[in-house]
Amino acid sequence: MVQYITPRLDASFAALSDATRRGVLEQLGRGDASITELAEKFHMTLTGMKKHVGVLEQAGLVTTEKVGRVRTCKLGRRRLEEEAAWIESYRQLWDTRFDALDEIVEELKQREKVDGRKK
Amino acid sequence: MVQYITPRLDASFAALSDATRRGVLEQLGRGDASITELAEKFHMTLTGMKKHVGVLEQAGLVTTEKVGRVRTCKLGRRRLEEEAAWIESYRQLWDTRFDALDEIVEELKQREKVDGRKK
DNA sequence: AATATACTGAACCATATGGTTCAGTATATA
DNA sequence: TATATACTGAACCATATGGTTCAGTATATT
Repeated sequence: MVQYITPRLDASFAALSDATRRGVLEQLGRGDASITELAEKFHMTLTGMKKHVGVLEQAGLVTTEKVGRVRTCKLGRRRLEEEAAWIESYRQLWDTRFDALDEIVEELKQREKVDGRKK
Repeated sequence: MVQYITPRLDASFAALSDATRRGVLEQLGRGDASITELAEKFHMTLTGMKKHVGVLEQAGLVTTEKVGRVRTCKLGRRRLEEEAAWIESYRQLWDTRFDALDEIVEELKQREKVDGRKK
């Protein structure tokens, strides 16, 4: 069984729970951007955007580098592997669980049919 | 392009950002459970667990039904499809982005080699 | 040298989160 | 009928979140 690093999943799922931050990730996927550029694109103050970038950086999803007076943001090395894996394993659990339930439902339907005939 | 329902992703990613709640989902994958059972398993007050279950329910990941004095919690109908899809599309973006970068790095390496020879 | 740009940090604000306790209500059990 | 069980809701608490403004600092540009 895969071992998940809990605080990491906490941080990355929390980072992904905000639409602005998901938008920033998508944006950075199309090219690096400065804080100013991101702030404008998402109609927010510089300070506000800096905080969002900070959250993404903490989660390892973004890296930044300051050159001159401009801080450039890029996608980080993390590719959401662990997050994808967690969700995938949950989906398998879900499938198993509901396949099992479906069998029971089928059985109940069968029984109902039989009971119907008896009446 | 797939359309994501933003408040839904917000709610489900937020729900997944807590280790206790992820644990509850895994637990319910192995079988239904009452609030009391979950509270005990996760060393928490009934009230505390009820709140977590409420968050999962809001996100559509869990459903509950009260029979007599016991409220039974089950996995909800949502299978994290949208969440998986968002992450998958992000991973594709990431791959494209970094494959492109790798090419540039390769090119720079080549150029360096040539420059080296020239000296 | 003066001005404009890009960010940074502190402080503030309202609301949310993750937990608790305590005082109920409703339902089983003896 | 009395008691135990299972939950519920309100209130409280500390801390986090998502945003702002305002007052800087550092770097470019003119």
